[in-house]
Amino acid sequence: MKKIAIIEDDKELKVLLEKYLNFQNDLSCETSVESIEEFLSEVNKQDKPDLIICDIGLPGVSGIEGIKILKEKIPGVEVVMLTVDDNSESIFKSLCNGASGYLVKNTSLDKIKESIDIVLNGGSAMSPNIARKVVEYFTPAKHVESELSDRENEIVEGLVEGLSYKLVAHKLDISIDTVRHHIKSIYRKLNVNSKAEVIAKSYKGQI
Amino acid sequence: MKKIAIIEDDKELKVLLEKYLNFQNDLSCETSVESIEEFLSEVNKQDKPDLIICDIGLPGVSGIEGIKILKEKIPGVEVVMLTVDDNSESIFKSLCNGASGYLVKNTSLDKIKESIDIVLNGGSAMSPNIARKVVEYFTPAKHVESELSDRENEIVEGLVEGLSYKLVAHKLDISIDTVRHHIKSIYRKLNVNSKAEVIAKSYKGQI
DNA sequence: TGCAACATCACATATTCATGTCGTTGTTAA
DNA sequence: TTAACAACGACATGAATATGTGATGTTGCA
Repeated sequence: MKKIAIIEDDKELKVLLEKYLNFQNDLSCETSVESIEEFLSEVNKQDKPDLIICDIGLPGVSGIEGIKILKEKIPGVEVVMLTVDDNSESIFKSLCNGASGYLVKNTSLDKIKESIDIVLNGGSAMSPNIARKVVEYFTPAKHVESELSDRENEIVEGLVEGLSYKLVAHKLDISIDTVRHHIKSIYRKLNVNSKAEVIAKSYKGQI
Repeated sequence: MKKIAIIEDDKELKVLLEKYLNFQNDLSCETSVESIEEFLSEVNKQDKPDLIICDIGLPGVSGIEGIKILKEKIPGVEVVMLTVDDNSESIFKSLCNGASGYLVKNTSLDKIKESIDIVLNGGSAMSPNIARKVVEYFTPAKHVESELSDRENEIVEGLVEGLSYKLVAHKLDISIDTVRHHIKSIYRKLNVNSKAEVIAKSYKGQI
């Protein structure tokens, strides 16, 4: 029997979820509150939950900030966001803070149950459109369609590895002056003027 | 009616999947081949598929490399990986190359169908343990107590922003020589010897 | 066929960076 | 109360970087 806690300021949803979860024969939900603050004042009175379902748009401390606090207070607890907020910033901040799941609020009750099971078994669960945004995080470059030539991209690769002009030249077996030449073109195209900016852009997926 | 193609060298699975998909009344599968190369020679003979289910461990061109080729050949096509390979490198390379889904091979047929529907509707689908690895990508193991001092970390921040020593000095309101001094310590502690490497390390979450 | 884009190399100059050695404070832990 | 360390600063030198001008050869496309 796993213990679930709910932090959700929409009272109707909170009660519905609580009842639904307690109806499951492998889950129990004793803690059901409306804010991070309330949760923290309640949490010592009873058993620590195994998993917390948490809204983002909460009064006081937001759900995103809350993740860090919750996981610090209860090491090893899993946190699944349940929210209407599907903008990329909220998604990524939640994941960075340690959320193991991210569901949008129109998710059906049995999909929520399925997601809870998945997360309790060491997996992660996301609503399809959330997963899409996460997946697309890995392919942002395609949008701008790197305007750099193949050779220029090879040069950038070298820079990103932290190589000096000389080493890039050696690696590509060209002269250092040619490296310089390409870098001038790269800087112009990317509108930057230092190695540092190129590396930053690259790591941010902007190349 | 959406068209699905299968690239899978396990003949048994290939045939099973093909039959199962053709059994669905909203899907059809006419293209079912055993390698990227074979797919490319077949693809012009019939209608372009809307979605391709692709293995990774293929003879010849690997599935990971294949994604780029497929998407170039058929702009807008969705690619879902179906593989036994669940190591992080394969996952991230696939996503970087443009895969919209990543399923492990023990996924049930109806879960595969569900994933196809999700992807065709603009979402993304991943097996739970794959999703976990993707989610964990965003929470790199807490940097083991950054051995850098607070001030040194501020300097690093400046470098990562692409600032010159002069600008870092101005920003922190200290002399450029002091910036130099700190950077010497930083390089020693991080065991590097250029701005580029510091920035790279920072972006890789190694600071 | 000729232009545009790419890749190659050279020379020059000013700035920035990497690194060393040498100091002064102030705080902290043995 | 030393010792260790953090933060601050100065001076100096050689290497690397940023940027400009200019030239030659290839390739793809209109």
